[in-house]
Amino acid sequence: MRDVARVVGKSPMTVSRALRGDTTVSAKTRALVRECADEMGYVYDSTAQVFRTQKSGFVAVTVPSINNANFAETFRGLSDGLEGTGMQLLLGSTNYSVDKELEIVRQMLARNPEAIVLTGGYHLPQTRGLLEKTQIPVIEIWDLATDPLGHVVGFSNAEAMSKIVNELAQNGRRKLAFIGASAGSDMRGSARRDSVIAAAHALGLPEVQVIDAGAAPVSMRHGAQAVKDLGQAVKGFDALVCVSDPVAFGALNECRRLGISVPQDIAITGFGNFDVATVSSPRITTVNVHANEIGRKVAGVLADIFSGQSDAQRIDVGSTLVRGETV
Amino acid sequence: MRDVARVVGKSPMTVSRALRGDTTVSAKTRALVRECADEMGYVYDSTAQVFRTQKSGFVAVTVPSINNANFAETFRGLSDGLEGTGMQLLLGSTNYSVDKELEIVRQMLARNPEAIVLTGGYHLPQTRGLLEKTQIPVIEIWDLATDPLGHVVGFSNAEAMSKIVNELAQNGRRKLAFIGASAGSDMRGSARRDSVIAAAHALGLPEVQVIDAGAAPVSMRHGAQAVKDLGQAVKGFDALVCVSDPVAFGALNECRRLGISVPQDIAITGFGNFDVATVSSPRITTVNVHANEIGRKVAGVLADIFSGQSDAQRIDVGSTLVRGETV
DNA sequence: CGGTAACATGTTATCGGTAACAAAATCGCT
DNA sequence: AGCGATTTTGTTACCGATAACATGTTACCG
Repeated sequence: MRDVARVVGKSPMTVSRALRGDTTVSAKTRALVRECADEMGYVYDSTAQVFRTQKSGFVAVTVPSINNANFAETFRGLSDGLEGTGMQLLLGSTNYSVDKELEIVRQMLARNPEAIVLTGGYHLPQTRGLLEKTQIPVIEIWDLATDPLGHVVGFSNAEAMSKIVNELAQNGRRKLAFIGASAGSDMRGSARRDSVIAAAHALGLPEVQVIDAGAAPVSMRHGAQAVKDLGQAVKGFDALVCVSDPVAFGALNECRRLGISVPQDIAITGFGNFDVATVSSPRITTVNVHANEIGRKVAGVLADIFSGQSDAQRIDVGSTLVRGETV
Repeated sequence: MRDVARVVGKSPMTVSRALRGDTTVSAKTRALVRECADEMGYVYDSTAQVFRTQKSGFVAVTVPSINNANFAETFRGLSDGLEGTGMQLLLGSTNYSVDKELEIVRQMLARNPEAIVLTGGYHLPQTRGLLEKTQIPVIEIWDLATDPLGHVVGFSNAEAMSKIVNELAQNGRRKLAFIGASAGSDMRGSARRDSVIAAAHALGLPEVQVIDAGAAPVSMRHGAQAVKDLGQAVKGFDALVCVSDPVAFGALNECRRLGISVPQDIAITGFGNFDVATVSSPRITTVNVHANEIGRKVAGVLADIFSGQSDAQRIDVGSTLVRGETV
C-alpha cells in the first residue's frame, strides 16, 4: 500500500480509503489509485484488516456432530440465511463432549468471531467463563436454555416430549420405558428423559422406567441392544419412548426379531423426525423440531445483532408431533 | 499476553513461547504460564499470529452439500485426522453448483488458506484459473479426477459401477435402466451414468436406458417419481440402477406400491452405502465408497504437504460392493 | 574458582492495514 | 479580500504476536 501511495503521490491512508471506496476521497483520486494498484499487481491483505479492525467476518458455530441430519440441517439453514452478508461460518464438532466443546470454543474465540452459536445450553463453567468474558454475542440453539448466556433459538424438550407422552396416553399406553444415553453423557438426552418422567407424572401414569443404552451418541445399534437386553421383559411395558429416531428404529427392529409386534404389543416413539422415521415401516411416531428453521432464525438474530440491536432474544420454534404407525 | 506476563513475572516473549510449547522455556515456567493464562481467562489471538507469521492455519474445504451423510462423514474423517495439527477447517457448501463453487472458492482464498480441498473434479475454467494462480496446494476428492489440479483422493466411479453391473449380470439381469439426475446438473452422477453404460457394454448387455429423475440433488422423492412416471413400463427392465441409495429407496417403495416385487420382478441397486440402504427392507444392494477413509487420507496428504513433501499424490481408496436383498 | 557450554529469558522491530485526530485545500458568501 | 464551512488529505499510534538477535543464568569441568 505504501508503494502504491508513493507511485500516485499520496499517503497510504488515502490509498486505503480509496480502495475501500470511501467517498471522502475525491472521485479522481479514487480512480487513479484503483488503476495504479491494479497495474502494480497489488493484492489487498485482508488478514491485516482483520487484525487492525478486530472484525473477522466470522461466525463460529459448534454442533455435537455434523454427521447428524438435524444438526446438518440447522447448519444449512444458518448458512443459507447468512448468504450475502459476507459472513463466513467457522464450524466445530464437539462430539457430544463438553470438554471438547471447551477446547473448540477456545480455538474459535482465538479467531475473533463476531458471534458464536452453540448447539446446546449446557457448558463447562470454564466455557461459560470464557464466553462471558468475551464481549461477542452468544446464541445458544436447540435447547431453550433456562439460564442463557445471551440469545436463544430452539424448542422446549419438555413441550416436545409431553406431546409424545400425551399421544401415548391417549392411545391407552400407561407403562412407559425411556431408552436413552447414560445420564451425564448427553445433556440433551437427559433433558428429554426428565421431560418424559415429568409428563408421565403430570398425567398420573406409573413411574417411567429408564433404560440406559450406553454412552452418547446412541444410535440404531444401541436401541436394538437395549431391547435385546430386556428380552421378553419388554412385554412388561406399553411403550418404548426413545431419545431419537435412530434408537427407536433399532428398538423397533429388535422387537420384530423377538416376535413382539408394534404397535399391537408395544408402542415405540422416536424424536427428531429423521429420514429413518419416515422410511421405516411401520413409520415411527416422532416429533419434528424444525431444525432448518432454527438455523434460519439464528441467521435472523445475527442480522439483528449486526444491525445494532443488542437485547437478548428468545425464539421458540416449537415442535410438531408427527404421527406414524408405531403408537 | 502482556498481562499474563506481568502476573507470572516474565516477559511477553516467554509467555508466547510457553503457550506454544517451546521447549526452550523451562517446564516449570511453561506450566506456570499455562495455568495462569487459563485462570485469567486469557484467549490467544490467532489473528495476530496469522498476521505476524503470514500463516493462516486454515484448510478450506468445499462439499456439494453438508446435509449428505457421506460428505459429512468425509468432513468428519478429515476433521478427526487434522486434530492436534492446529489446522482449522473452513467449510463451504456449493449446493452442487459450479457457479456457487467459484464464489465460495474466491471467498475462501481471501482468507489465505494453506491448502484447499475440493469435493469433485469438475470446475469452471475460472475456478481452475484462480486455483492455478494461487500457490497453495489443491486436493480434489471423491472422484478420481482425470486431469487433477494437484493431489487426488477418492475412488473410481467406473470401478464402483462395474461392480454393481457385474453383480447384476451374474444374477442374470440384462436389461438395465439407470435413474439419475439430469445430464449437466450433477457431474458426479453423470460419471456414474457413463460408467454403467460402459460396464454394460463391456459385458455385452443390451443398451442401458437412461431415466432422468430431475435436477440434482435427487432424493427419495425423485426415485419414486421416476418409477411412477414409468408405470407398468418398469416391467420391461431387469434392474434399476440408481445414482444413490435414497433414489433407490424411493424407487423400491414405488415398485412395491405398483405391486412389482423386488427382487423377484426387478432388481434395484443404490450407491453410497447410506443408512437407508441398511435400514430398508429388503436391504438395498449398494457400494460403500469409504467416505470416512477419504477424509482421513486427505488429512494424511495434508500432513505430508505441511511437512514439506510436494509431489502430487493420487490415492484410490477403492469401493466395496455391499450385497443387500434387492438383486 | 574461573571459564565455557547449555539452557533460559529478554529486547527490539515489525507484519499491513486503519481509527482518531489534525491540517491543508477548496468553496461560497458577504 | 476575508472568513467560516466543507471537502480532501495527512500524521500518528496502534492492533497482538513473534523472528531474530542479545543477554542473563546455571551446571559442570579442570
